[in-house]
Amino acid sequence: MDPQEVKVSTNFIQEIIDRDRKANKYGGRVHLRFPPEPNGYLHIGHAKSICLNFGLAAQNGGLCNLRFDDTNPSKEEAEYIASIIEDVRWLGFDWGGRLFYASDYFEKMYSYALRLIERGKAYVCDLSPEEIRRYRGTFTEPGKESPYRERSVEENLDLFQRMRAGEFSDGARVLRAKIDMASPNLNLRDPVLYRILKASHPRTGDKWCIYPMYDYAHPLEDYFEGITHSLCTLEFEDHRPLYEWVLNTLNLPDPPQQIEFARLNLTNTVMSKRRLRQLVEGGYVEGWDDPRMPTLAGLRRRGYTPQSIRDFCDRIGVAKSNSVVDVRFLENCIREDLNKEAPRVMGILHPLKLIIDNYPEDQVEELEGENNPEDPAAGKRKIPFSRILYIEQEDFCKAPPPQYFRLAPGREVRLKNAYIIKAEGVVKEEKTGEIKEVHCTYDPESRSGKPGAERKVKGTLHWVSAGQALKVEVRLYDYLLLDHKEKITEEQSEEQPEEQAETEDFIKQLNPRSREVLTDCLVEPSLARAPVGSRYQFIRKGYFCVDPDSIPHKLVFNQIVSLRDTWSKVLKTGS
RNA sequence: UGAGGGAUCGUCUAGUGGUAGGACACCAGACUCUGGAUCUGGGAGCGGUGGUUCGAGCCCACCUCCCUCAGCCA
Repeated sequence: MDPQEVKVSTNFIQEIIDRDRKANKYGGRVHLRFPPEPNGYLHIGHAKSICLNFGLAAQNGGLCNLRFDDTNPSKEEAEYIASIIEDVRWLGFDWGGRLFYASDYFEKMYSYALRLIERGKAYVCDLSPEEIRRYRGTFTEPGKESPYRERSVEENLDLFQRMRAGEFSDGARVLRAKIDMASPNLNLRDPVLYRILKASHPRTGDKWCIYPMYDYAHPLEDYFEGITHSLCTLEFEDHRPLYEWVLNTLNLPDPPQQIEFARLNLTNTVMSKRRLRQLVEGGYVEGWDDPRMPTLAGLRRRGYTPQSIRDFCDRIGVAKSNSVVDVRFLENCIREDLNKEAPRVMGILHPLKLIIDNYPEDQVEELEGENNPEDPAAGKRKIPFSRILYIEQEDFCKAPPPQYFRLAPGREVRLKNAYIIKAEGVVKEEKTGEIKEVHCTYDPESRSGKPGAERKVKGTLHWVSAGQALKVEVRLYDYLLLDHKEKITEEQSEEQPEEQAETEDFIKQLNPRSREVLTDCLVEPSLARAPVGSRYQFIRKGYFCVDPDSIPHKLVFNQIVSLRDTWSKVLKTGS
């Protein structure tokens, strides 16, 4: 058995499911759903919900539907539907043909609304939006009943049918639940159930001009699909009484139950649709699939694997307390995955010419390198070696600091999979004093794999052969935000409108160096036909993924994540 | 200050009256032809005050702090 399949996560929702199954509630069925609104791109926060819902279904022998909550045509667009479907599938989940749309239930929802009216539990209200707000009262004062609250069933039926027929303009009337204007829970102060919206719906076109509100539609959607456990985020906690009111008032058997959990927050990034949109529309990133974005499209392009994201969602757990997960946790997940899977190659980000003075001028040797030391089955590959190589600029230092194991004048170092070399001298740019090339000698007896080549040297460098290397572009990424949620509360002066202050603060915190494009990088020739989306470890540097911007003779790599870098820590603590 | 939630290492999360555990991060060491990986070790936590109990992170009381809600958004 695959040990990964055996892993079962425990959390408070699983406990509820356990109790329900034991009590044979819902006849022992477990049926969940992931209900996105098609009004934007999915991000890693959605991934948490997707993994939770599909994961719980799977580990309880249940089902999970994919359902588009398309009850608001003024905000939703068909193009999002395709991207959401793609993203959920990419993450690795299967809804087994149970792809549904709230809009498919409009007719049924309408007839249930009629039933509510007949039972005296809903009425048509002619108050304007502004008036409704005023009548609602405040946290501390009860609301006032609408003057239209006591209309007869007949009149309500007639008016509601005419609302549907399009006789009234947007906002002229709404259908409201008749609950309790004095309820301490504002959601129960006669909430709006239907509004008039003369907008064309992506799926139903102009068939409808009244659309159900979330609070009315959602419990019914769940009920229609036989959902047992309806998971949503914390901010809907106050809505649960209304969710239950709809189901109970309609007297529906085996009503699904709503369970709330804390949404995902990640350090060093933003997650709200509003801010994500600001990034895109403000030109701070290249688009929704910019590799810096926490969208699934962005993470995919960046090179994150679906399994690493699933693993992450699994390991962060689920609870009811608000939390902010350190983005390094996510990075750990992708490193762990790629360490096992990614083939190793050599690539130079900042080239420095290295000339081996005692190596034959026109000779090119074929050396061999392991594709993945973590996986011997990955085999080996040929790597050309010659007199002129490139190494990383930071791997040579004229006046090395303490603890520096790399190349320095008079010092020896191993070239990975090749020879031990010794630095003999440098050639400098006359004017700037910048080091143009390093000259060295090699020890012919030290070739990797050769008997007697086991001589130890402190450092090992990666390199490419000048004549065979491929010139590529590499895009390095850093966090979108420098810090997370500092100041947001502290710096708001009372004068400043809250919204504006927060926006400015968030833009102020943007990392000006979140992206660095290197156009003169060199990689070993084995990468010549690397397909878009393929991932590699550039030895000693990090994991990289071939970007779709690549063209035949110019590969473009995205840095997925760097390798853990102990040396940079040594440097930092030293200075 | 109405209602509904929440508080356990730096972070996330277990613990459901009986030795507070794991993961990430961090620190130290071993190993290494990747300063990667791996291995070993370490520091680090129950918001507060009382109470019940032989025994409390868990039960009770009071307090503190944090989050959500006044859309015809979801």
